[in-house]
Amino acid sequence: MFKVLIKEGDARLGVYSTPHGEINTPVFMNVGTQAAIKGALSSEDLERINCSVLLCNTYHLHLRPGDGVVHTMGGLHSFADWNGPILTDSGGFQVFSLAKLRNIKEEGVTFSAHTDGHRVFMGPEESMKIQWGLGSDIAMAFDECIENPSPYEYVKKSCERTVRWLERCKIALSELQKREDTVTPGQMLWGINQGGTYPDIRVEHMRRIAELDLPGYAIGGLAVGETTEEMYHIIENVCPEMPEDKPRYLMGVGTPVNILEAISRGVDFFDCVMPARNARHGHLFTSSGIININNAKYITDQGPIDDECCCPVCKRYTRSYIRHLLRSGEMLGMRLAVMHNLYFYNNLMAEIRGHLADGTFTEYKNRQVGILAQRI
RNA sequence: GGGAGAAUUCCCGAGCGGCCAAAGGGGGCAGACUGUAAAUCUGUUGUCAGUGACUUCGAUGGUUCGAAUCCAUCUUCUCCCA
Repeated sequence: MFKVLIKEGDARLGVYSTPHGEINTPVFMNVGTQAAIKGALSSEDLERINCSVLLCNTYHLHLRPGDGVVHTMGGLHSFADWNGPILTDSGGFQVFSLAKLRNIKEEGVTFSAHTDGHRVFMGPEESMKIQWGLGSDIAMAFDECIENPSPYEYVKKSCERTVRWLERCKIALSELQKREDTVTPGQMLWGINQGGTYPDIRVEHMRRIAELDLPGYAIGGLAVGETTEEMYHIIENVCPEMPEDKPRYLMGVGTPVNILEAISRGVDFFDCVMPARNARHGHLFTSSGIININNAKYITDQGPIDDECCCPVCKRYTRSYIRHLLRSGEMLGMRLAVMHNLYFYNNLMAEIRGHLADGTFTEYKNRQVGILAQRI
């Protein structure tokens, strides 16, 4: 159930109900691929950094520990002791990122597992079975994330297949939900729009999958090789075709500025590995721009990462200390850096919601895009 | 006291007559990262000048067209025997 509360231009303030609570949108989902956020963050930490939705991955959890194990343990919420909403990605992106190890057919995809090289077959039914076993609140459709740029004809064919896969996903999940050992009753399936950088394919594909009347829709296949302008252009073309009363999720995006721009074009949900991965590499987001804490200029910097940040890290530790930890390979360095960056993202979303509520989002966005991308 | 060996660019460590400003690693300096095969990857690391030039391989002297590489002496260090 999704409710748009306020609109400012195309930007939306909303609330989405899931079996594990409501999600205030726009929202950033924190990526914990293997049912854990890299950087040694615990469930308690997630609460401290105001994480509202956790994202886990079908493919990775299927390989380890196995979705059967997670199902036996009562599903992801119980397994990882996280009682908020969880979205599972379908494994479609892994089809793309493990490109060298794959073979795509109508039935599904054969992978060579990155862990030990054994053959894995995954199609719509397999992906649904796994996500059902994991018991996420939102299951993503099994799709093919196409590299940009890709030839027009290939994209077109792939999108036609993605529609057929989506129909199969819908049937498979509704069958699974009838089982008595269902861990998360009310688990929802979201469809994913594809179409590369071709607006006509994108629009046509979006119209086709909208007919399936799913509880949510995502735009996939962006930030995978095209320019930022192309990405915005596609979002502008697709959003008007997405059901007004359903949540819209831009998969895998992005920088704070990307997120602001996408929200102003009508997107509600986001996820991205960037805040966590970049944090591990010393690239930190602040209210006045981006810093690389590894730089020599922070050796004896006594200030917090961000003067205006209220996160548990900024309240307590200096740039000097965090830089030292990171350079020394101390796990604590990564942990603190990741906590800060994710808090920054979650807090950015809260601020955005606040401005949407006040009707000052556009003004806020125009001011922030100039600041957040700069390096300081 | 006698004998053996070693000294290389920030560190460790290759090189043993020209293709050596000198492998490789570490460290340093910087960059990348967008549904996480990512605690990863890339560039750079003698000086000056955009080709090239100049100063380097413990010190000094020598052999040679040419030396980090060969010889002599010295200095320091390590090891073995007393």
